[in-house]
Amino acid sequence: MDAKLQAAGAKFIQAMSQISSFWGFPKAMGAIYGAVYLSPRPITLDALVELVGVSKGAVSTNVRKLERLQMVHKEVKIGDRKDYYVAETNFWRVVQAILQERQNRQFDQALRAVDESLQMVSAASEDDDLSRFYQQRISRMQSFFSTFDKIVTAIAALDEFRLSTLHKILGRPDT
Amino acid sequence: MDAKLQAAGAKFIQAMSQISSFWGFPKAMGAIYGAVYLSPRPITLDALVELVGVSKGAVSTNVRKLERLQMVHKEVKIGDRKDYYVAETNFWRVVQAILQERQNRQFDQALRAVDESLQMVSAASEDDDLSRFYQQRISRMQSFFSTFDKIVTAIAALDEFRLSTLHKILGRPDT
DNA sequence: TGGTTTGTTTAGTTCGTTCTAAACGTATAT
DNA sequence: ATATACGTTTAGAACGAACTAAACAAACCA
Repeated sequence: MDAKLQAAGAKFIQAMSQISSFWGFPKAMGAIYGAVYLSPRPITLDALVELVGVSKGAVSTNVRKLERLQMVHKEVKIGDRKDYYVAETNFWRVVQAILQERQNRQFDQALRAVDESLQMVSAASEDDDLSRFYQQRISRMQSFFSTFDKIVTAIAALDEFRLSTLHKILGRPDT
Repeated sequence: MDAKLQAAGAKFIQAMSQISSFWGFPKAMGAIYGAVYLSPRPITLDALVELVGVSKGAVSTNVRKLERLQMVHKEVKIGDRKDYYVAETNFWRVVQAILQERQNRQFDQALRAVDESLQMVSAASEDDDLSRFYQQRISRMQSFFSTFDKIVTAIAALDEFRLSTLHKILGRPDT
C-alpha cells in the first residue's frame, strides 16, 4: 500500500526536478520543492536528504535558494534545533517572486545596455541611412521588450481570481 | 562618425548576447541574431564571423539553430554560392516558435510525469489521509500548470494588434 | 569540559555545453 | 584535373554549474 504511494511521490518529485531544470533552475532545487510540497507536515533537512537523495550540503544551499524565492518557508519549534520547512502553495505568488528575482539581475542590465546602444546611435552622426536604420531597429527591439515586460509583470501581479477571468477573456483553445 | 555607429552596434550585439544567455540559449546565438538584425541587408556567414568574433563553425551551427526557430531566414542569390541571412522582425512570431519548440520537448514530458504520479496515487489504497493529501496536492499542481500553459499559449498566439489591447485590459499597475 | 546534533561553507570533482581549430565535402571556375 | 570558395562536421579544449565529501561552526547537553 504505502509502497505505491511512495513510488507516486518519487515520480512526482522527479517530475518537479525536470520542470525545474527546464526553467533553468538546478534539478535538485525542484526535487526538493516537490518533496516539501508533498510533505503533510513541516519537514526537516535530513528528511529531505533522505527523500531527494542528494548530499546534505546540496539540500542546504538549495533550500536557501527556495527560501529566497519564497517557495518554502522555515518554521522553528521551541526547544528543537532542527529547521522545519513548509511549501508555499500559492503558485502565482511563486511566479511573482521568481520574476522579481530575475528582473533585478541580468535581464534588466541587458535592457539597459540596449538603451545605451540606442543613445550611442543618437550621439553619432544623425542623418545618414545607416544611422536611421539602427535607430529604428534598436528602438523596435526596445519597445518589444518593454511590452513583454509589462505584460509579464501584470500577469504575475494578478491574483488567482482575476487570473481565471483572464483565462476566459483569452478564450479557451479547446472550445 | 562611423566608428561611433560601429560601437553602438557592438553594444547592442553584446546586449543581445546577454539576453540570449539569460533565457537559456547560447550567448553566441543571441549575438549572431543581433548582428543579423542590425544588418541593413542580407548578411553572409563570413561577415557574421567578423562582426561577432567567434569561429566559423560556431556561427554555422548557431545560425542553423536560429533558422530552426525561424529567427533568421536564409536567402540564396543565383550565381552566388554564399548564403545570405535576414532577421525575422516579428518578435511575437519568434516567441511563438520558441514556445512551440520547447513545449514539445521536456516540459510536456514532465507534465505527463505529473499526470502519471497522480494516477499512481489513485491506484494506491484510496482512503487514508496521506493518499487524499497527495491527491489534492498533485492535482492542484496539475491544474496550475494547465492554466499557466493555456495562458502562455494564448498570449503567444495573439498578434501584435490584439496584444496592445491585452496590454490595456491588464491595466497599468501604477495607476 | 567534552561530546552530539544540527546547519553551513569550502575544496575539489564531475558533467554537460559551447566554443575553437582543423579536417572535410561539395560546387564552381580555369 | 587542380585550385578556390564556401558551408559543415568533428575532435577536443575550456568553461561553468551543481554536486559530494569533509571540514567547520554553533548550539545544546551531560
